[in-house]
Amino acid sequence: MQLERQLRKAGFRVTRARRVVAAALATAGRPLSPAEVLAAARRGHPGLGRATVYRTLNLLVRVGLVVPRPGPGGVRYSLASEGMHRLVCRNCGAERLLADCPAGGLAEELARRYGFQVEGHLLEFYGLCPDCRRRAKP
Amino acid sequence: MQLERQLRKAGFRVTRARRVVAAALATAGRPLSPAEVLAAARRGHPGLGRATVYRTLNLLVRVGLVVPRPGPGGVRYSLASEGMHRLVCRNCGAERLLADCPAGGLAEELARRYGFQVEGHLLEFYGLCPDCRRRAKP
DNA sequence: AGTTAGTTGAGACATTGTATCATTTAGGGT
DNA sequence: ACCCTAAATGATACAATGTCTCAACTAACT
Repeated sequence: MQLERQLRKAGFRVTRARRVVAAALATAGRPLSPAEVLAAARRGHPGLGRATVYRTLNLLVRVGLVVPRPGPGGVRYSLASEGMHRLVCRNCGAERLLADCPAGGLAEELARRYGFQVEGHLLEFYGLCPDCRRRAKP
Repeated sequence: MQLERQLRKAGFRVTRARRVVAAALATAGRPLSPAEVLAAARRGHPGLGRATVYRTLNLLVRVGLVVPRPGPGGVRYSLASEGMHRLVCRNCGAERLLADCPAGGLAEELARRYGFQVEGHLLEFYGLCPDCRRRAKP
């Protein structure tokens, strides 16, 4: 399992809380706010604490498994493996996933140039969705 | 001025608070947290209120002038015109700006395909900076 | 199974963001 | 230049969000 490897490699333990938080993000299939993660994760672990969710989300970000994303109404988290290419409406926050991306091949180039170990990327286009566009017309 | 046009076009007023907040972001040259914006903006407008900063940042995002960016320690805001291509370390949050980008030409394609009016984009590569990379070695 | 350091949950606390409302102000009309 | 009005502001109270501490628990090594 991805989660287990990533945690172990970085010297962290694989705990129930961490498994259940990762699972919540995986099954949701969309970015979740910390509060939503807590609610979802409690279905598989009723006693889960709020502080632990925050701690775990931060940890999963550091470990590279999860990516934080801003939006109207606060930050949301999603698995780093899904939906890294999207259109997002700056007005209403609507999102639309893109199939794929023209930036894939740059990883080695960047590693060479900056000594950065690139593991993933996020490509977002900002603008207005069809609805907001129409509404903003006049 | 960019600010004035963008606000007027969307039917909002151009006020002292808005000017001073935008100026704070412009002169900072790096993403600022709301608290930092407040502090910076108060230099040019001592009586500025906290609530107004939040209101203004959200407004400038909706209007497309400012972009929110998550990171260790909360969301930060920067002008949409600067630094939209970067390397960011998932561990310590260090950033490195990139000169330019391979995704520029996609705007029309996306407009055609999805009816989206693309105004800008964000391309971020995630991974480990040289320092964190070394430290994570063992 | 025993040991121990990493992790957790509860709750207090601090910080950050929002709603309300009286007062001020931008900016169009006259 | 001066009104007029709706939009915007600042203060305050409030709600939500995130952090810290610490005793209890547990993953994982032996």
